[in-house]
Amino acid sequence: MKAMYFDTLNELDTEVKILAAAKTVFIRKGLDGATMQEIADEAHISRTSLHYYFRNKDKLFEIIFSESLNKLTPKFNMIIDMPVPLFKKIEFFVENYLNILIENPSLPSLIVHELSRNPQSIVDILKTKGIKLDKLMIQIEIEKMQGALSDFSITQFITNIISLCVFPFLVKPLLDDFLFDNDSGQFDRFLEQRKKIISDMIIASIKK
Amino acid sequence: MKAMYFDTLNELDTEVKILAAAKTVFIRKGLDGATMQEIADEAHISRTSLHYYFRNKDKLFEIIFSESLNKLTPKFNMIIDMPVPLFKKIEFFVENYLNILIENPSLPSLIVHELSRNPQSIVDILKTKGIKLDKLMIQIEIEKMQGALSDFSITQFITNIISLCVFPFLVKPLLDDFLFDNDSGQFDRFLEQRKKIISDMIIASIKK
DNA sequence: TATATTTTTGACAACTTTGTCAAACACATT
DNA sequence: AATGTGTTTGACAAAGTTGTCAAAAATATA
Repeated sequence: MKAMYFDTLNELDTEVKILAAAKTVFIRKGLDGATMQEIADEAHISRTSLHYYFRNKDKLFEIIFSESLNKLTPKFNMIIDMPVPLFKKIEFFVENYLNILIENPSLPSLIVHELSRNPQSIVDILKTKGIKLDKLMIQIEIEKMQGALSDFSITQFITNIISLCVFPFLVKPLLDDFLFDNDSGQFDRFLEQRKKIISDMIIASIKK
Repeated sequence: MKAMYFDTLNELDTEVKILAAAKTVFIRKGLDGATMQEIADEAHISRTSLHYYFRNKDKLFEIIFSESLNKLTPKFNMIIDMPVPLFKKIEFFVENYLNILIENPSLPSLIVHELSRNPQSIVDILKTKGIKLDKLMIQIEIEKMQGALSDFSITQFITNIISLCVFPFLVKPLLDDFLFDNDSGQFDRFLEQRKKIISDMIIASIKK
């Protein structure tokens, strides 16, 4: 059994401390750029201790990555499952998706980076999480037949909505510098504005 | 002076061969993941030769990266400088930008990856290339006053157009698997369709 | 206090990667 | 053929990274 510590406010559980440190470093350097030493330093423990908790770098990365994805997919499915018309669902989705991303702003970079390093691993992980795209497609087909929607391409539609939500997080440093004069508050306000802008654009693009 | 070779069709100039190989490897593995050995293998030369042509890995990367960006910025400025109304300019931009990306489909991944590894380097490089965003903003202000445009946010507008063009390239493996049934031709057709879809969406979002 | 269990660490060996050197090689000119 | 220039290579040393081990330290239990 684990030894019991009298945790002070700074002395978090070591595993948690490691996971936080590793996430920071992996986002900063990518899987290849990060070293176990740097992660250990970031967590203020010895590298040997790090190995004691997580056998090796790949394992550690996989855990962090999978854990991060778990924040996304359940919410996706929850929204898809809601019994509301598509337009309403779009508003919900954009609002919620952006909120998740605001809380995990470096998640997109992590995913995109790993995607170019090892596409199949991401595809596999996502498949086990099982996003119910089919269900969404069926709803769209039904509403199309009912006459509220134009005959748009579902593929383009999905790509559009994700693009508009995610992309700003991928290029935040560029936006900060070229559009926001390096004023950190501006990005947040920009995202708040963006919720309505994205919904409006998407809905306009599929309305009959 | 360089020795003259009787180039056969396969025997390209070594420097060119190296740059192509390095680009391939850097895109596959990122700067950190790539090794000089792997690049040398990809170019079918010895690692020592590789060092002879390009002193070290960082230098090599910088050259490739800068060269890649050079494909983008001149065209951006050319389009900004065209004496046509904004709507027309948008169509031109989307068409041209997507064409450049189609020819350099892994450029976005390279940029985004480097952006999270070392944001300032990208910002600096882009600043030396000098994209004339100001000029575009002025045109928009003028057309707004003339009454053809709604009072939209220029920042959101720029983000939208870039997001919609670039994002699909960043997640191509996901699209291929989840939307295109791993049929490689579908992505290309998808992008052709997309040219008009993006223009239409953007224009609709700023029209009065 | 004595004992058992968990956690942490320093030291080590194996391996990879990098960058340099001097020597070998290929080709062109004389 | 001899010389010179540019190119390629094998061998090397230096540095960094990884993962393991046995021993020490910290903590819990008897």
